[in-house]
Amino acid sequence: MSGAVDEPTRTRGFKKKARTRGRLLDAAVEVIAEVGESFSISDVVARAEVANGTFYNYFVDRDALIDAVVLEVLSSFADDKAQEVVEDDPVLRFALITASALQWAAAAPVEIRALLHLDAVQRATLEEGPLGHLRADLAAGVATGRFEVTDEDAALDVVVGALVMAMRRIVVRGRHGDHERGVLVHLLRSLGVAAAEARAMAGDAVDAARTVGPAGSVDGDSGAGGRKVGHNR
Amino acid sequence: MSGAVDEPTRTRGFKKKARTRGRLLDAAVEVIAEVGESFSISDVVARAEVANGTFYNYFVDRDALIDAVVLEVLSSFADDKAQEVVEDDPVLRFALITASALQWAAAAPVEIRALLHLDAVQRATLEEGPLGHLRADLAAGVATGRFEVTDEDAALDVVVGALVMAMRRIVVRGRHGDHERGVLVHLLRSLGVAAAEARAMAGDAVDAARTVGPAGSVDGDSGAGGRKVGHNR
DNA sequence: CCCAATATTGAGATCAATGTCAATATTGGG
DNA sequence: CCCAATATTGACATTGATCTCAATATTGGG
Repeated sequence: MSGAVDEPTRTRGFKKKARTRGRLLDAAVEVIAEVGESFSISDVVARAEVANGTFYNYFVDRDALIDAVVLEVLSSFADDKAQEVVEDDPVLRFALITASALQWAAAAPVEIRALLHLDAVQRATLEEGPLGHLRADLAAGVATGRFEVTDEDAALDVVVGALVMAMRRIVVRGRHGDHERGVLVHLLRSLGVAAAEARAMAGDAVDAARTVGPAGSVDGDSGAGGRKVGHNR
Repeated sequence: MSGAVDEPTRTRGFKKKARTRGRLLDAAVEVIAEVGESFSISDVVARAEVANGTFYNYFVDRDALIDAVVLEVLSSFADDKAQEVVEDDPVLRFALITASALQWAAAAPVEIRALLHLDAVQRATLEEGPLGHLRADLAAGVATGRFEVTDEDAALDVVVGALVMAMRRIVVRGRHGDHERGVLVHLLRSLGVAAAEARAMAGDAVDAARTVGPAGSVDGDSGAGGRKVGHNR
């Protein structure tokens, strides 16, 4: 009733609170990336250097933490990347987003490793989540006749599956030169783009995605609301 | 010293022993398919209707069980399918094996669901295991000029990733009519096969794989040594 | 600086799962 | 049918993880 605007603060120790939550999330991402879904809360609090009980100030239980990790990592991509691709041609959009996703894997391997370990991702959020735009771009490309697709689900399986597998490879072996370009070429061709055009477009998209910068370094942050994955105001 | 031939028997209760091991493996597959990697041994022995201690007559620990499950399920495919595809044209071989893999998912959804939950699969056995033949066929297809591939790893990522994702879809939503054919068309085109040829070959391969029979029913067993996934002498 | 609001701490209660083992039941060769 | 070899049982010791809570430390507005 009384409070004027909706300030980001409200409680007393909100600053420390945010920091601690961030430390827990970061620690969780690292631990999950290392030991997989069978991680223990003890591991996380140890890595975050907080006491056992502190955990429960932030997450009601283990599952809540997992959900938060998934949300945090996925939105770090969705916010930073997919939104800021402003390109009219849906085919080019498709290529750009795909290339961005692959470079995201190279830039944030720990986060990706964590995601790949999490069943929750596979279950829910792959098609609808950050790569959800892909479905729209795919449909748009089909509408303009640039893509040749009969079964949209099948095409999406190929695209998303290939992306996930490629990201896995990028993350476990380090990234191999122009692996991204190779994957992209195959994907474009699977959608009916001619060989020469696919090669050219893949090269362009990978270069363009690289200049946009895959949230590479620690504190880029420009203007908007592009939250880093880490946290940390 | 004395024993003549190497009979399959050796110990007294070998028959019951095999049965019990089979029950445990089957139960494990089902439980893992349902609850994922965080399953408990208690769940498994309960489902298998054996006592707690019996488990440790067959597997030294939880990890040994997981390894056994992966081995059992993967070899049930490798033995039954990939081996018996006797086709000279590598491109057709590729199409046949791919189609078989997709129909395997429709025929053995519980086993596949279990595999998809298991990190061990992702880690080790996808490229080298049952789909390992794919790499050879892919290379052969490139050698004959039928496939057009610059980066073999990239091509494999697309193929294997698409297969995994398609199998997941087949298993979670039921199988959708000719989803297999759609995926296969896209895969062939991603490898440089022309649209018309890809469509024709995909249709043929799916039909052929269907007649070979995806180990569909419970006790088909013809001749060879095609072991069912289940177990059970 | 003071102190109330808030966050952190870590000891421990509770719970569940793993793995062991001596006792018991079953198997099948003679 | 008998009995030694073998498999099964289930109670239990052990371990380790989750979550609680009363006590303590920290924060920042006035």
